[in-house]
Amino acid sequence: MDEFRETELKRRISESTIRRLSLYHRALEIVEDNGSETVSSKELAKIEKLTPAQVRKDLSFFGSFGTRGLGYPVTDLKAKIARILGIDRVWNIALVGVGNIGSALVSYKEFARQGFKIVKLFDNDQRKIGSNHKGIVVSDIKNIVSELSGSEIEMVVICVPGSVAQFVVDDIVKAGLRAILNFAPVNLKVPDNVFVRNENMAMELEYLSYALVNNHSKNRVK
Amino acid sequence: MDEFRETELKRRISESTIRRLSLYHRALEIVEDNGSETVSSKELAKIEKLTPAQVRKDLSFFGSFGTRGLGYPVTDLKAKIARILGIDRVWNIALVGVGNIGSALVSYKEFARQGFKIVKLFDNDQRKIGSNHKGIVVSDIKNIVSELSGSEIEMVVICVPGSVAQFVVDDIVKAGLRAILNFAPVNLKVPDNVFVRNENMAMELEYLSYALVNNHSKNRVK
DNA sequence: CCTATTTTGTGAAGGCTTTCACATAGATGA
DNA sequence: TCATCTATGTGAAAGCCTTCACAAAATAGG
Repeated sequence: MDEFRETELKRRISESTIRRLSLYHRALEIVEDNGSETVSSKELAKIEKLTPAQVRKDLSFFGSFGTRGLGYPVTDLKAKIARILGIDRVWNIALVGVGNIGSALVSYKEFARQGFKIVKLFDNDQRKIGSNHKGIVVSDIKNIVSELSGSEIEMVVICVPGSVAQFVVDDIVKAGLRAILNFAPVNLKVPDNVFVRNENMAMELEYLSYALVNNHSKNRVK
Repeated sequence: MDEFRETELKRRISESTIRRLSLYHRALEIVEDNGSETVSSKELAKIEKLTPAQVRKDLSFFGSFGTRGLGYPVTDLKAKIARILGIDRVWNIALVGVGNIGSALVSYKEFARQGFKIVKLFDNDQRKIGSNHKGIVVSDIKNIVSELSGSEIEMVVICVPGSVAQFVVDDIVKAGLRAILNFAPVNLKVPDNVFVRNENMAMELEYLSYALVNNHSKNRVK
């Protein structure tokens, strides 16, 4: 059986823990490039500015991966975290809205490097439909439900204006997809079994604005 | 005096509360467009999928803005939140790294709409230096310290590869700037009085990957 | 083989955030 | 003016997450 999969029986793992797993994975790539075979929770913590206890506690939710007195085996732990996160495979992704941000993401190497493959593009603009971006021909958004239904695509990135984002999402849900990365600045309504992550870049600048104006002295890198 | 500014004397306001203020501000724009003069915590909560108690508690950290039995005055509350966040003014911003993501952000309307104005561009690529993006001529990154020192620019957006991001940040700190929005997938080391926010788009896809693979049934929109 | 050292894994404590629940105060209508 | 209704503001409770602190396990060196 699969010892790392959460089941309904186990305690739900917090969102923060999962986000930190991504950080550990990234830190392990650095350590691996340095040629180390093992790494301690202290070293991992230092790279991502966290605490060693936090690292050990997070990992302990999924099993015992380390050796006392020695640390964690770098390559092995990296593979195990990849497995937990589900990034030990390729995910096929559709992107809707080939504007500024959308077309930048088509060429974004960090996605490709992690196995996130944008394989289909949609837009509603007749001038864009049929055009080619990095080898992908832009499809008419009218056909999105039929083109996504039963396809090999499991995630969608939304880069359309806020005013139409909900309509696009409704179609994605209709097509049976369950994972959405949303760049539109609106709160999307979806059924409980569909996952949405919001990327709100203006919000991050607003936080910086608040920090400067209120003159905080303690730096907080999320 | 300024009743909304946090001081060292008052309890530190949590990061989550500040991020939700951004959401309330956005929700108030919607309500304002609908023509309502007042809005209840219940309505605001519904728009952003939060709880009414959360909305009231967050606002209460900064004062009493509502009227019992009636709700909050829309335009007034929006202005007060803008004041708290420091977005009742224009922020001049420099952007470093005019690649895919960088040049997309130069044209990103959501920034401009919120008063975040990108006024200077830097790159290290000779082919890009001197070129024009939306009326801004790209400067040589070699001159970043002198060009930012004492300028009207107070925030920097970093869109360079992870391998050089730390060098860029060191220069920004040297120039005396204290607010950085970082798109590079590395943890940046900065002094305690400098604020960094990380925008890690691959991490959000990794979270979706985890959610799909582990078959969670409860949707969580951050 | 034994001692000193290192570092994990983890209950328990502490701290922070959210939710609850209700007194309070203003609005509304007769 | 009075009764009823609505929705805020907020202590207290509950819940969640992080940090502490230490036993346990393995290494390293003699």
